[in-house]
Amino acid sequence: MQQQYAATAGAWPASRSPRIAHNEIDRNPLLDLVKIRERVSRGETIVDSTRTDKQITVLLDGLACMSTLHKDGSRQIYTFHHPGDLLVSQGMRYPNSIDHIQVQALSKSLVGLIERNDLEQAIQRRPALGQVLWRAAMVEASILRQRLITARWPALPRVAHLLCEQLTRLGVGSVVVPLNQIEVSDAVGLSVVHTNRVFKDLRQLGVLSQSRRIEVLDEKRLRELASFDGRYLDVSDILSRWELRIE
Amino acid sequence: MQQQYAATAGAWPASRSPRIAHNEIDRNPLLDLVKIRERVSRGETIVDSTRTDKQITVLLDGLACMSTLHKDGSRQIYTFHHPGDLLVSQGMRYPNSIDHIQVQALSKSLVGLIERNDLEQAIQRRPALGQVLWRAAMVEASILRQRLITARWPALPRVAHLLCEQLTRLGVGSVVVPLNQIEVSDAVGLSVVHTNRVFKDLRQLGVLSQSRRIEVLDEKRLRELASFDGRYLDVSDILSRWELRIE
DNA sequence: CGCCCCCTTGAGCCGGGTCAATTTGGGTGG
DNA sequence: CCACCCAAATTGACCCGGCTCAAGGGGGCG
Repeated sequence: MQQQYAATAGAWPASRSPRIAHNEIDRNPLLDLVKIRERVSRGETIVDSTRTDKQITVLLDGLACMSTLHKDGSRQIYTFHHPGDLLVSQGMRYPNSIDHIQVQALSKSLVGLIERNDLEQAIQRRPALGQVLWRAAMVEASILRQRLITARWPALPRVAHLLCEQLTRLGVGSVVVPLNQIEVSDAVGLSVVHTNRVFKDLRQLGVLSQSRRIEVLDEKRLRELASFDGRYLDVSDILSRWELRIE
Repeated sequence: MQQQYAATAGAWPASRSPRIAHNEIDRNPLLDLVKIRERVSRGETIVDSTRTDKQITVLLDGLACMSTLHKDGSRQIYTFHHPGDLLVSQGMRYPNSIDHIQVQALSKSLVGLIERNDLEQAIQRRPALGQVLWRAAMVEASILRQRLITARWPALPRVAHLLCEQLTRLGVGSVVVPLNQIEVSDAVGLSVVHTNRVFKDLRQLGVLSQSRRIEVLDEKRLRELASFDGRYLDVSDILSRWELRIE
């Protein structure tokens, strides 16, 4: 687990804590509410419809994804979750739905559980917390909108864009995207075969290393290929505009 | 405008007001904050980056869509907005972004403006309001996730699904979807030409009328073609689970 | 040291895109 | 009431990116 921490540390630029990096300041009041911590291993389901109505989950360490498993065996990955992210979504509240939405660990992870009542009381005490949750949901929507845009792009820029997004979330200095080609395929909506051909091209362009891992050699070029503008991930200006203060 | 009201009345099942149908009960505290009302005509931009940081907009009547105009002239429609919807999104907060996100009226509409300060104060007074906004953003994310799923489907079920979604939002008894084929194309991500061929097929299947408008004759069949399960639009159970009360 | 994922590559097909006309119906001014 | 206009709807021809099917490789972990 130590290496795991190292791998996911600094998951957000300007982070302060090695584990909970993403917007730690805003989320701190949430972290205070974490009573239970659980370790989960790769592949395990962290959140699904059986759990959500009693507790809210926060990813403390590791990497996870929200996904749907379709009856035909295919998997749709909506978003990847990094430390600090709330793993809650109204979309997973429908146990009878054919498409089963869940959050799944992609590496060894550590999650924190928050009691629903505690959260409600916290919001009563600190109304700004409600705004923080609102904002977090808006960021999620923002990411989804961006994915809708890239969904229409050709395969190469589409994959490149996802890699840029993940590099940004992993934080400055990160070079290896800890995903495999299957996960990338399920996120961008390409077949594994075609995704593989895209990786081949990216390697020939000198953007990725020849290694089996996804290792970015030329981030600048990657951003150009993806027309990447990371501002949709950035919430700091919202923070300042709304002058949110917790306490 | 009177006919306009009639056309969009009852925009949500179990509505109580002819104009503000969608979740009127939850949003009432928001509506109290509306100081200014404005009429906008079809095609006009309601919200873009020049406006959002001072005011929050609510759609009181009519039909609107959130969209991005790409430099190549194409338009991506993310969601359609019905009366009662908040027309705010962090995604439109980036004036320098190449892709310009905006909310655009698709018919004559009436919007209400809420001062940012008034909203902040209201949240201070009634913390549950923050949760309502959170929930609204989660519903938006839910709609976007669903659109990501259908984005991988073949053209016919994809279009059918959008029509089902809009029928649901328009409310029981609605039969005409007040969109044209261009708007549908931009929402589902198909070319106008191919969208037109899908409509041709839907007519031959007896699902749509021969009329130029989008008039649904066989909603049951349409739902089957789309594998439609409207629960992702339904927030009522969230309401009850969280026992939200405004005042 | 062997097994199971995962990665890789080739061949052939097809849904949907693009380009280019043409039609249609509603709105408008004379 | 009619001729005209224009956005939207329609249709045909052709092309291609990405999918499917199928068959190897390779390396990390038990």
